[in-house]
Amino acid sequence: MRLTTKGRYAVTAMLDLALHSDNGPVSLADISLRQGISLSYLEQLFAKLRKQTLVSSVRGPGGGYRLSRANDQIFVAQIVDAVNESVDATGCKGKNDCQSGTTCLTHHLWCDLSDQIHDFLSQISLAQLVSRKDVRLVAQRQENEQLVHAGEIDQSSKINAELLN
Amino acid sequence: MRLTTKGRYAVTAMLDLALHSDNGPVSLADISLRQGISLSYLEQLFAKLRKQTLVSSVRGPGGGYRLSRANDQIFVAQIVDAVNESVDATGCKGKNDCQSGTTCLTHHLWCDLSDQIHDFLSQISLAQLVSRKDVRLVAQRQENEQLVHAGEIDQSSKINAELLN
DNA sequence: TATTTAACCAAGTACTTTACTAGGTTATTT
DNA sequence: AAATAACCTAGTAAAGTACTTGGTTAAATA
Repeated sequence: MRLTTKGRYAVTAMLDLALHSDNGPVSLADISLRQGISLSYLEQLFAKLRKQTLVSSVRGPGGGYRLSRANDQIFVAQIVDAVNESVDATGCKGKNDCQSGTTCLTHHLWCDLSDQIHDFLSQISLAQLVSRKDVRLVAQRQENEQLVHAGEIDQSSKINAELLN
Repeated sequence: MRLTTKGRYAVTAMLDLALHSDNGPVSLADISLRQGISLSYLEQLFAKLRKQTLVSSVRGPGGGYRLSRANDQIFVAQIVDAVNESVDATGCKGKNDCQSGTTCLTHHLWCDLSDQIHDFLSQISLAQLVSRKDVRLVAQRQENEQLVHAGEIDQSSKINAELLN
């Protein structure tokens, strides 16, 4: 199966998007800062998410990304599928040619497992994640951290603004 | 999560072992031929399986490997765990330090998924796999192929034996 | 007792993927 | 016109996978 940091990053970024979609589009720079994912890597991931029409983009200043559907219509499995080729525990992508053209001994086992994982992740929407206590807690912490960082800049700029008067 | 060809190979090899354990220990050379896995790679995998006491070895001619427990006491999850470090969908191995020392937004989601996968694979024993129709079918095919290959040698050696009389 | 067998062991390597960097161009707002 | 942020391409260090090579050791067989 293909479920690595790549898929985790994609889901984390999409959840960040879902959490901050109140005030217009969210820039990848913001997500990068909050979630600690490199901006350029996010760009590559969002290119794939856009191709699968999970997000839509707005260019220019104040631009960024928006979910292309409602919270409860985007599921974790779709996000993971978008950035990896597939959520698939078999080595042959279900083609039954695992062992030099023929079915390998454990082919069906991995098919069953793939279904299991896919079913599980297909049932979890971004809306569900947004409403989870543990998610809200982490999101809160991240917003506080962001305020502290932004606060330092804001304070100095406020001071500068006062000095100018 | 860490569920790649490595784990698949290990489970396939262990299932082969379970299927052919009637007539004494099974050599890795046999498993290599039947399952199309390189002998040296199998040696590396079985070194780990032996460390986890899933198999025991018999050296010398006629030697090979045996399951160290009954069929129904060895589970797929144990095999996968033995060759990889862990069956773990989180990036931090459950240590909650996914995002530079702190918990990432989706940490709990991946914990849930890990549990899900582990539960699923913990319930499937080698005995269960051995009794599956699809497994028996593939095993039958592989044994036929082996007989064809061995048959060529056996036939010529039988002819040779007859000529000697 | 010599030979064969097969486990056991160590080092290295081609290949792939991941996560990221660098260095752009294009569209849109201010 | 300048700034912003999406969009795009190429390259790369690090890690893991699957495998090869070339041994050594223990046990059965001839």
